[in-house]
Amino acid sequence: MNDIARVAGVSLATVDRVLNARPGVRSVTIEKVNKAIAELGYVRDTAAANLARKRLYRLLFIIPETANEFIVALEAEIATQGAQLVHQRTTLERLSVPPFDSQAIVDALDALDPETTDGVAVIGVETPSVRDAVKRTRAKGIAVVALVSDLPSSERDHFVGIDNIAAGRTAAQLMGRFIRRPGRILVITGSRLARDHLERRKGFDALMSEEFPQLDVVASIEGRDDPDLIRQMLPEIFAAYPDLCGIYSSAAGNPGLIRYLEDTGPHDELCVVAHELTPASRAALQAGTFDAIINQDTGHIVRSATRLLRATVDRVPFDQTQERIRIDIYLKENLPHQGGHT
Amino acid sequence: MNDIARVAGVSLATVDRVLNARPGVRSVTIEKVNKAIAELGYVRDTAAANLARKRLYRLLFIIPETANEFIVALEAEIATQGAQLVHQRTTLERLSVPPFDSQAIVDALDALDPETTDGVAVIGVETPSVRDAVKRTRAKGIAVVALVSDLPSSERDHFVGIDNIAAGRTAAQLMGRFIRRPGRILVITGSRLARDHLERRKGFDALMSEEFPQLDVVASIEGRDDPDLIRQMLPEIFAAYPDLCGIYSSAAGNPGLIRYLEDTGPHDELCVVAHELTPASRAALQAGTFDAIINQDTGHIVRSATRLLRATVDRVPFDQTQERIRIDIYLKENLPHQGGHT
DNA sequence: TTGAAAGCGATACCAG
DNA sequence: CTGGTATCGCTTTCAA
Repeated sequence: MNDIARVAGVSLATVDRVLNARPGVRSVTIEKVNKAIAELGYVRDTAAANLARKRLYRLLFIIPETANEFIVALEAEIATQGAQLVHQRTTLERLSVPPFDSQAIVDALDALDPETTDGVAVIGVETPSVRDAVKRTRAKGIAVVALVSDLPSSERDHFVGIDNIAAGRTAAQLMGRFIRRPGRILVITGSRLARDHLERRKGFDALMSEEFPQLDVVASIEGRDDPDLIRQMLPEIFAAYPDLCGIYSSAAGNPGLIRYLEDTGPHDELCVVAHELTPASRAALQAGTFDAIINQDTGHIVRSATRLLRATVDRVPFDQTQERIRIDIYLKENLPHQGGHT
Repeated sequence: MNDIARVAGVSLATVDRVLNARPGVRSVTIEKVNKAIAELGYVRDTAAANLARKRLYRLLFIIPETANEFIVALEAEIATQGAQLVHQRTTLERLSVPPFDSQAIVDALDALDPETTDGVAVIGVETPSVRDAVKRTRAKGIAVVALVSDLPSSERDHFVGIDNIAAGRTAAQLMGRFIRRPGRILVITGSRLARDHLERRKGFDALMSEEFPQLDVVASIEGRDDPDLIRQMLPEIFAAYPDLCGIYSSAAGNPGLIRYLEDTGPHDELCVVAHELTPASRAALQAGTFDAIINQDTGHIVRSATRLLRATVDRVPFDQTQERIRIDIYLKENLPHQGGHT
């Protein structure tokens, strides 16, 4: 910047003004400075800028208050990454709201003050009121990303999560190829309100009927992500469909399914594909109770949300390929080792 | 730091000495400073430190000079990430050496000057001479990570890549479950010198014989990562084993395999699992020529190598879970969309 | 509309 | 052994 000032024959302050597009500079001056910048191949030092500006990124994660393992893992990530991120001038806060309650989300969003929070990541249900609250939040100057379940109609800045239709199709393809006889398949979903659950179901059904007509998807059960509820519902289902050859657990509540299967098993002829790698589902995969797990990496989700929120606040570009959350497929062979730090 | 100096009743310079464990401070003074640090809950600002120090991270990637798609993708990542990383005071250089040539790697390593390079990532063959060169490089004060193929005996600082035994097992499990009849399986490997190729083969064979005794792995062919060579060898193999029901392409050179299969296909009864997601293998997966792809993400590899090299240079801890390269499984349903920037 | 100068949090060199 | 001070690259008053 010093060089630019010298070459352009102006002061540092003026260089700063044109660099940051601040008002009050004659266009001739702007030209001079820009020419110097081009000549010198200048690259701005963000770290120094942030230092001088004492910039902080105060980010908030709004998360449904449930005990399900995926949410617990996500919260753990927020906590551990938050601890690391102090070195990068960013703080991660977490706010729990009642699950599947759009009014709670709306209230949380509306209570946000742009003076104290720069960006928010929200796991939301897609209702008109949530949509409008997201719009209001962005209008206040707070960056918003949708987490896990998209809110496209709300014009959120970004979506951080997987393509759930593709995830459903992936589960179906895997199950279709693993199962070696005709038969019936059960789908366990979570809530009708959650867009991610609906999309998985949709993708699963579509691929099954396209490619595996010999497999018949029977009516799904709505487990509300509740292990106990799921555990209770299953005996009836198995009684009604004794020839069940596959189960697609598309939402949370896996421990209930696992308990049932292990209580009544082994079920050698049953192919089970579930979502989300957690301690319980990992153990089930290793034990052979589950055949495959479809996962979205919680560490990646939190890091990605953080990077996108900061990029949005700073109005700088980001690396799309890095931010794309993968649809991970885990068999017991490619399970990552469980791991710690340093 | 100012606060610490004040509270401890010493100067900034002394605080700096204690913080950086520099010599020449009385232990009583050190104690005073440490007490102040503890009291104040001080967290060091790396950005400011780097600014003052004008620290640059000059990193070098030593890559075999081949046209195979995986290496090409890796080089592209190095180039694009290198361009981004100027903002983080780090430069990425690339040096190509003849493939499978340990002397070339040794020479490249020995030519390194700690004055001009801080860290190096190397894709190497594991020979005694390479091992010793890596040790010398580290002794010179240059951080070393092994890329893609591990060099454990060299005491490299880190390995960035997948567990190749597990990758081979994963391929075997997938293939074993996809194939619905007894038959023979062909494995295409790369070079006997490359540890990663050997390990994949080993894992694949082990799981096949453990879990799928009805599938018979016939002698593998060594394709040397060369598409044309592979294309030439295949007719003979198919003539010798007309009942082939699976092919595991465990190294590079997929385009040769794809050409053969598409020239002679369709092969509906043939299950093909290959390594590395590249434009060619992606197309083959989408066309149904390949059934699954095992991948290690090149973007992740380069980012991880960069982070680990910097962490090593700075002697700071890193996040193990973030640096673990996953064994990705791709079916055509969970293929990531091809993507660009911003 | 422009410039001068004081920091941001840390390092490094030179004295004492 | 310890302190003073210039400096890194950029932002931000305050004046002119």
